[in-house]
Amino acid sequence: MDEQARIMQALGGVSLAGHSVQGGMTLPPPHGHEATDGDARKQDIGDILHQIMTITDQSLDEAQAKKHGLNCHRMKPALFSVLCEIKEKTGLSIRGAQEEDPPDPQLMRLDNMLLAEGVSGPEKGGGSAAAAAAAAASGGAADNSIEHSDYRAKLTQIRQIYHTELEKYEQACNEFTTHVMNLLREQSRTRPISPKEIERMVGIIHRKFSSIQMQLKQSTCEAVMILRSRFLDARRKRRNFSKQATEILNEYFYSHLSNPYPSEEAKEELAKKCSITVSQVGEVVSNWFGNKRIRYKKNIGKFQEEANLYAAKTAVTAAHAAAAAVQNSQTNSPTTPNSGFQMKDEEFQLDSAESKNTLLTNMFTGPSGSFNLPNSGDMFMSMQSLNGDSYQGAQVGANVQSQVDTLRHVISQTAGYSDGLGGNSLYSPHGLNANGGWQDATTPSSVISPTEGPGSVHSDTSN
DNA sequence: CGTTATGATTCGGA
DNA sequence: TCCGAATCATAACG
Repeated sequence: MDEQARIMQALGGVSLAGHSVQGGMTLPPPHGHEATDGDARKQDIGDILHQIMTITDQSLDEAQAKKHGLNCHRMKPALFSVLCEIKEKTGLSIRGAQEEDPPDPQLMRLDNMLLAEGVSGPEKGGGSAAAAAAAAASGGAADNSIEHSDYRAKLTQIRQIYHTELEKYEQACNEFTTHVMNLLREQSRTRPISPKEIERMVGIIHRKFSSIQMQLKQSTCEAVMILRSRFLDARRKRRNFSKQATEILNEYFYSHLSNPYPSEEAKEELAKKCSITVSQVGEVVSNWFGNKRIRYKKNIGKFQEEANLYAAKTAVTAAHAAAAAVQNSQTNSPTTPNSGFQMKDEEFQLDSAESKNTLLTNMFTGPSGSFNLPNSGDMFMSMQSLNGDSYQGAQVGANVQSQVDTLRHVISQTAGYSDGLGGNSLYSPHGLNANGGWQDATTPSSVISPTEGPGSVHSDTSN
């Protein structure tokens, strides 16, 4: 027993006296009675006591040094890893199963919808630029296109907001995650933090942020739905076509009166000409032709004037084209019924005798063969077999037949020219056969039923 | 405000 | 699936 031990024993002895009036803690009396053992215990306790008693006297530096010592202890990593393991086990058992996140169906729905609406996913058609271009191109000719581009522009706006917000959230999320990870790594030196724990923390952060993102997606979806419903409402509402569009459609209708069923391509062409840019342009054109056909058929008298107008217009166009094509045409048949021919419609009045002659020459005697008419689609004339009396028997194709319709309109309207159908100077409905169907392209035009006409009109406004 | 014109929708048939 | 027919809905008009 060395000197130190003796001192300690002395110290212990003092304390153990129990009745000492000195301050300090009193310890319960030890059970052991053997002298040697009891002495050792007393020594330990005394040591601890000493430390405790003096801890407040230690300087900060000293404490730091001790902490550092502890941190540098060679067993520290092992200890921490064990502690981490324990934490992991207890932590997992506490948190339970709800940790696992299956793909949220709601989120999936939102994602799908955003994708379908073109908000998320690849940029379609150049976004605002395209919308602006569409708006500029339409030039106010068609309300439909304006509405459409308006819709597009608004959708683009929503899309942009959505993307910037999403980006912002993602950035914030990343920043926050790295910050927290750094913090945890820092702390992992002084307290046991397993990589898994960090991972979990990151997961929690991501979940929090994704819930915010979900809110963003939800409100974006709502905005799109509102926009969409408004747009659809607007589309459902009746918007009259522009005058120009109606004119183009009418022109086509009356110049194809014998077969007013535009092909898919023709519909597209017409839609383009009419500046109809909404989706399903074909449907719009089809609607127009459907309505036109039924209404024309129901009340031909009502459309007579219109028919004449467009017929004359088309004929003049055709005649001009024809005149251009056969500038040096000759053959002025004496049988040509051109005396007193006068275009009544001021708009398309032919002001010179020469043009009149040219027109009639081309109409009834014509150059042999056919010529293509520019700007008239599939329209061409092939009327070498025609004359004023016997055109009915001519076996001509649909295009030619339609041209015949057109010309007959002009003739009957403008010159009171009798075409041999009982002296009826008024335009009779062509293209319709006695059964009310449209004349087939391959069948020659038949005599119109006398019961069908302006007198036997049905009203479309029966409702 | 009633009527008309007209684009859209619905429905049955081929 | 397209068409005709009926009907609806609403813009335009007087």
